[in-house]
Amino acid sequence: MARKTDLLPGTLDMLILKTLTRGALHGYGIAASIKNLSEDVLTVEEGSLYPALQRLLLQGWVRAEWKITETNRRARFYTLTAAGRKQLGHELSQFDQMIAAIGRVLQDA
Amino acid sequence: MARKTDLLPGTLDMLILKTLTRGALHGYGIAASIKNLSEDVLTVEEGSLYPALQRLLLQGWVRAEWKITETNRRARFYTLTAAGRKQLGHELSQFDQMIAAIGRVLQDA
DNA sequence: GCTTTATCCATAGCTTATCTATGGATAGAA
DNA sequence: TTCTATCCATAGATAAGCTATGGATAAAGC
Repeated sequence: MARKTDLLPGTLDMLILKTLTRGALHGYGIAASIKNLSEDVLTVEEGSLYPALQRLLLQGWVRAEWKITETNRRARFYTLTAAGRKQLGHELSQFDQMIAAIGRVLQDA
Repeated sequence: MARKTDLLPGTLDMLILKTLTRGALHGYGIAASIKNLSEDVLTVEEGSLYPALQRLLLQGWVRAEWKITETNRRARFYTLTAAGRKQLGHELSQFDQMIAAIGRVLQDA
């Protein structure tokens, strides 16, 4: 399909949750953090990010509050909840399991 | 989202192509091979598999011919084409890059 | 001979994740 | 004052994968 994707589908929620373990951040900051840590390999488009944050809010995995940034702007800061931390654990272990399984299929034999 | 997925989305074509590097196989055999090699972690549903094979055929990455199996059944055997082998290379390197990038985001710091 | 199970193909319709394309607003730099 | 970077958000399109079906046959078990 020559899929043109900026992310591995299915990993965005996990990446956001993980990013928030480093402290509360607003949307723009989350995207920037993922982009930087991934060394520009992963790009989170805003049209993916904000719907994802809505999902996470609805699930109760993050909490949001409006604050003022260091750059003097209004922004919604997202914080990981206890449930979110637990969810992250689940997603991480499932991801590891999948990657390991894919690795077994991909290895020569 | 508590996504219920049997695969990491975006990896199915790659898994199929890789499976065919081990020799021609029919659909059922491809699914069985992936399931076995992954130790039952990855399950390819038929509703995912056959549309995927159609995509691969359309792209010219696999070729198909009807044959008789060792168990005496008619089945479509799929073979990797040269273009398919090339495509597999692309997908593998992109996948590796993505996994490495995700790893950087997921690691503690 | 009959039933069951495993093997094999395939499609229609649904769901959902992600992307593209917009639109809007403001702070600070140039 | 113009431009760029920072910030929010949604609508609509695309496409991948799943669920649910439907059909057919070989072989084994009874």
